[in-house]
Order: sequence, then C-alpha cells, then structure tokens
Amino acid sequence: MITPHLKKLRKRTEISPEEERVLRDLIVETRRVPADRILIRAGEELNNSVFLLDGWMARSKDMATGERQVTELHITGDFPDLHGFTLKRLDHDIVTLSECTIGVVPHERLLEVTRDYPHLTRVFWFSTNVDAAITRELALSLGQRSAIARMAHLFCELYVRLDVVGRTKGNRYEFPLTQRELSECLGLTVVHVNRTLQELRRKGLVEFENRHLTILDRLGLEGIVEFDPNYLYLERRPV
Amino acid sequence: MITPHLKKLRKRTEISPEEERVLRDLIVETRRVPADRILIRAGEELNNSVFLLDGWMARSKDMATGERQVTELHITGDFPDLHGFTLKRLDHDIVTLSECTIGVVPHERLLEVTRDYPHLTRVFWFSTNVDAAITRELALSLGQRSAIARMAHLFCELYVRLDVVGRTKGNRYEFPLTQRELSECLGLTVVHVNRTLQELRRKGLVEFENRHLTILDRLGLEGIVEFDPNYLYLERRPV
DNA sequence: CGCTGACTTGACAATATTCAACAGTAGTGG
DNA sequence: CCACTACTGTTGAATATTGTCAAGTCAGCG
Repeated sequence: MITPHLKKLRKRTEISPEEERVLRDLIVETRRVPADRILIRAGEELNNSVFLLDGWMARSKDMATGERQVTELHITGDFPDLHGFTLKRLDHDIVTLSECTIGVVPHERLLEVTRDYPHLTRVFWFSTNVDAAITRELALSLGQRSAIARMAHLFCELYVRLDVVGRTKGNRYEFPLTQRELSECLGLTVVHVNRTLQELRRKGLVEFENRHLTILDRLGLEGIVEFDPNYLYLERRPV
Repeated sequence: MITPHLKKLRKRTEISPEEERVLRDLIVETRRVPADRILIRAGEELNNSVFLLDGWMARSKDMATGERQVTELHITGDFPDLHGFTLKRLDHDIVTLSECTIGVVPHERLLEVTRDYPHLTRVFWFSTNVDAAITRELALSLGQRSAIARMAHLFCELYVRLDVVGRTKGNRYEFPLTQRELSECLGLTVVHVNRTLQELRRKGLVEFENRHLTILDRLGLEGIVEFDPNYLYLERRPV
C-alpha cells in the first residue's frame, strides 16, 4: 500500500530494509474517505498524521469572506499533514478531492522515529521541505505569472509528480478537480479558469475532459511557463 | 548573539541548558555581510546553513524574464536556510536587505544534532514548518487578497514576528525595504505599491519613512485584512 | 556638479472580476 | 418515471483592479 511512497523516497535516497519495515509499521489503520470531505480542520489538535495511499487531497486555506486558496495539491504517495507532527495543529484544512485511501500514523510512532532513526527523520524532514518548495513555487506563480502560465505550470508540475509514483499513462493523467477547485489552486475566478482552459485547448496544448488531463504538446506547455522541475528536488542525494 | 533565536524558541518550547549549549556551539564563525548581496544562490551546493543574528534577509525566486517573488522575509533570530540542510541546495536565492550579521553552521554539526538530540531536531523541523506556514499565508495573500490587504497583512505579520525577538519599539519598527523590494514581496508593481502605501497613509493606518514603519492604528490595520496570527504558531507546546 | 536610485504622478491599457443567464448532467425523492 | 434541485461548465457584457509607459522630483554620493 505504501509502495508509491517508497518509490518516491527511493528516487531521492537509500531506504534500508529495516527502514522500510519501520515505515510500513507506522500505519496502524487503513481507511477509505469519500470525496469532498474535510479530513482535518484548521486548528484542531492532532495526534495522528495520514499517509495518502491513494487519491487526491488538498491543503486549503479559507478566509472569513469565503474565498479559498489551495496551497498544495496532494497525490498518491504524499504525506499531506506530516508537518502536523511538529506543529500539533494545522493552519489550513486537509480536504479530499477524490475518494481516498489513507493510512493513519500516530504521532507517538513518529516520535520514536525521531529518537531511533535519524536518517529516516531527515528523510521526513526533507519531505516537508519539498512541500514547502512546492508552495514557494506556487507563490511565484500567484505573484508573478499570468493566468495561462499558472495553469500550464500546475499541469506540468502534476505530470512530473504523478510520473514519479507511476500515476501517468503516456501524456495523460487522472485529474479529478472541477474548474471551481482548479480556480482555488490558481487564485483565479471560475469564469477566468474556464476561459484560460479554452485558450490552452485552442492552442492545442491540453485536453481536459471526463476528469482526465491529456498533454498534447508537452514542450509547448512547458514553453508557456518555462517550466523547470528543479524545485521538486528529484535528484538522488547522499545519505 | 543567538539570544533572539533562543527567545523565539523558548516562546514555543523548553530548551534545556544542555540544548542551549549545543545550539551555541553550532556556530563556527560569525560574519558581517553588506546589504543587497546574494548570500546564497539558487542551485549552489550547500555544506553550511546560516543563522541570521542581526539584520534583514529574503528568500527570492527569480524568473528568466527578470520578475522576482520574495517568498519569505527573514529577520533577526531566523534561520533562513535551515531547509538547506536536508535539501542540499535551494530553489531560491538568499539575499541581504540590510547589513547582516550571520552565524555559519556546518551541516556536519546539524547531522550530529539529528543523531544525538531528537528534541532539538524536532525543534529545528518545527522551525522549517513554521516557515512553510508563513509561505502558505503568503500564497493566500497573493491568490486572494487585494493589494491593500496584502500590504496590511505583511505589516501586521512583521510586527508580531519582530515583537517576539524584541525588535519593535511601541508601534514602530525598522523596515529597511525599498518600495521596489516591497513590491517583490507583494506580487505588485512598484507603481501600485506606491499608490497602495499612500492609501494606507491617507486612511491614517501607517507611516513609512526613513526606513521605519509606524503603525498608527493597529486595529484598523488588522481590520483591513482580518489578521489572525494563528499561522505563526506562537503558543507554547509540549516537549 | 552630474549621476544614480528611490519615490511620485498622470494617462492609458490589459488582465481578470463581476454579474447574469443558460445548457447539460447527475442525483433525489415523490 | 419524472419533476426538482444542485452543481458544473459556458458565454456575453460591463466593470474593477492592477499594470505599463513616460516623465519629473528629490536626496545622496563620488
């Protein structure tokens, strides 16, 4: 069940058989959660974190006025609220965008990891730091890029991230978000997202239908935003 | 020299005398760096991290076209590139905005900390997670808030953060950024920053002159953006 | 003294939002 | 089985916010 997560870790560093066992033993319970649920609410006290074994989630920040900003999308193999281990509460909701399978990890077990497995601790720490890098790249998008470039960037990023965990098929991947949810990722209104999507289609770069995204012209799409995946830290690194 | 940093940590958790000693011994060298330097370049291989003992820095992401986004401002007591310890390179520059005093921390020492001091490791991890929370709040600003609300938010955040390390005087704090640099934090053009600043002044909320910011009406300023400092995780937490 | 950079202003343009309406689909319950 | 509701996607027209361009002031500095 945590194979995609291991795949992701092993792309970056060595994980010993013992560490793999420790990782597998972190999960005390596996659950299914329907789509469109608030799994964790901002502010609520946390004693567990959850592996995302399958499905799509988002970190979503709400304002009093109702506007929302998704600060990161999470896919199979992610650990969407690992930062909750040190923070003990979150400053955002964790919501499901599709039906999800989750693995519950008690914080006591993570505490044991930090005591007994320094390398694994650094791997987890690294993982939250990559999440932060993804959020920084989003800040760059929201602050500096045009609507079409933001959208192209998101589609490129997701292609790379999904590919790491084996969730792409050729140029195609499942993308279960509605245009409203997409607008909350991109800091745009739904109407403008709709028009921007049409522009990407008209340029022959992507297709988006039936909850699936197809990249028709990868170079063209990457060219719109000068996509550079460095910020995803996919290269192998020393133990 | 690292007193402000300790002050910040101790606001959140217990730091034992032994841990304090370990912390002090992390720094192998203290240096002064002039304003407006690129201290660390994106992509460059890292073997050290730096404490910001005094001064202002920023994490700055550049695009090929020259636009820039600051993803976080750093003040006295911060550890601006602690994430470099696990990432081994950064996806952004670290630049000085004022003259700075820095303490150089070799990654080998941090490695020892992760081996021998699990609690201190969690404290450092926590620290990078709070940085990530600050960046998430920025993403919310950039994606959803108006120019004036973004600016009000930044001024409120900095007031709280500076106050923790004893760098406020009443309603006033040093704010060494030019309007151009401010525009790179807020995802706006300089011209618009200038006009937005004038609006805040006209409403009698802030004064900004001679590299100092004065908050004339704290409630009014916070009201513009419904400022809520929860995301800074200032409350005390269990060891 | 003549640069340079920071700040300021005005006129105009572009990007994105708002508001309103409608079609299509899926799900619900009588 | 159909009417009803709710949500998603789509379009047009008017509006607002922010950006672009251009120019000018002011202060600091070699």
